[in-house]
Amino acid sequence: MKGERTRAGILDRAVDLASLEGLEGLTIGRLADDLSLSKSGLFAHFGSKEELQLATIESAQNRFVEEVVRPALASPRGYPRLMAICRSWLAYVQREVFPGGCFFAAASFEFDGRPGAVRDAIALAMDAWLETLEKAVRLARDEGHLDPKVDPPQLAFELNALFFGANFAWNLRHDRKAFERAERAIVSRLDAVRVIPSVSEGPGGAGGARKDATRTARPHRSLAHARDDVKSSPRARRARR
Amino acid sequence: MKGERTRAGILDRAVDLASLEGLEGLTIGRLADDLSLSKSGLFAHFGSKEELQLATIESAQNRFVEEVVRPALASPRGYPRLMAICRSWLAYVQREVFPGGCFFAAASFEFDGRPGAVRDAIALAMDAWLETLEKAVRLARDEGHLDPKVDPPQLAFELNALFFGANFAWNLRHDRKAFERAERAIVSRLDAVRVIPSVSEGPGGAGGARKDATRTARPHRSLAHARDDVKSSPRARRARR
DNA sequence: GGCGGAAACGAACGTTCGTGCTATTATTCG
DNA sequence: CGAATAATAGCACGAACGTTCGTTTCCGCC
Repeated sequence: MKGERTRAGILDRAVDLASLEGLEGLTIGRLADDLSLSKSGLFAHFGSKEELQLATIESAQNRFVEEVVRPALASPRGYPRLMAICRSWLAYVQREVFPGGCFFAAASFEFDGRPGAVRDAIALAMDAWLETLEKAVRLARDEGHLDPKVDPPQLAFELNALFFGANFAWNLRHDRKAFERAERAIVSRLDAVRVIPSVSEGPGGAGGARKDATRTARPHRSLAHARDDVKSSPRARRARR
Repeated sequence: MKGERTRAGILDRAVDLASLEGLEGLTIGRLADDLSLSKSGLFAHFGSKEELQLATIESAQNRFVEEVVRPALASPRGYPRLMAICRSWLAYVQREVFPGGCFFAAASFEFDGRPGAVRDAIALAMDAWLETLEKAVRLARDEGHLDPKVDPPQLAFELNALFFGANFAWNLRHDRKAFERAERAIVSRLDAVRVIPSVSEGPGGAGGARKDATRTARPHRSLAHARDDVKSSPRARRARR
């Protein structure tokens, strides 16, 4: 159907707009003008503003998964993938996948004070994201790359907090050091619980965590290079008005 | 003058409302109804919505300083004061000094995408707050309580990020572990750079950082007790509708 | 106790909000 | 190609938005 394509186009723009003006600031008239549609024609696709907001959240989530989570899943599970997710997140804000910074950070702080379906949807999306983070941590731990005593929800909480901090420093304060600050914090936090497998071990014992594993710091690739790794997607280019 | 008192009352309520609905969601009609004032009567105090928003930010900042910063300044400078500030911040969200969570976190994420005087005012307020944090870190370092290699802006960035993370987890996700998670992260981050003065040193050398100072972890009071320390202010009690 | 100015009010302005209808195009398909 | 269906436009609605203006009420002071 053609309607599907139109709807997708509407949501694409809605996501961008909402990341700038907020989900409540997103207005049907403004959105319609922006796309050279009539208010009523656009409206017919959703039936209510709340439905539009919910669809916008879903669309944003798809974009987020596509741009942040999926690419990182290419990395081998364990520490590399966890690191890849962190890199991916910082790069995602940096190349402005959403023109107004992280859509979900903004939405979270916008709707944390009011009840309703929209807020629930945002909370659900954030739960999914934190679950992804947690899983990456758990995997890294169970793979023996992190200290077995590591607490996945706790670490996910801290990483997510640092993401928010970077998003804040970058978008509000235009702090050019935002990303390297976040990078430093992440790397040193992870290094503190990292386990480097001892060389004296045979290749057979690659299963769970080992108590006798030596833990050391070692040089790592700088996150600064992540910028070059991730090609600017067509979406990201278009989004930079 | 009577006008002054009215204006203060308006702003008091405006701050509460804005922390829930956002600074843009804050509406003159709603605010007037809430206070049993006429729209025009209320409006006359400010002359424009933007002026109202700016005044609201200023009022929120006063409340913040009074409830978070000032009490912490009672602690002796250095590590204790730095810790007191962190405690104070977490307690401030916990006892709902603003009913919708941290006013400035919400405002930061709401306005980080649009230009204008309001955004500038928020950025200025956040700069002041981060400066306060930085200063506390610097003081602790120069007092010899923290590793001299500690980077104040970096540490302030990380602490602030953890505050945001706690605010998020508490307000959006109703995560009861939000504060203990933030506490754990803060304490362990600070412990990692903490310096415990060696007992073998005379009382005269209390100046700068010492290279030979022993750095250890030691038991510390749990942040959980902070709740009992800070008496619930009249404001905080009233704010809980 | 009355006077003057500050403070609050009530009504209305023009816009824009979200949301219904009805009509008119486009698109799909037999 | 024409009929059926989907998609969009046009128009109108009541409510709420920020703002203006003229009037009325209240407070403080000589």
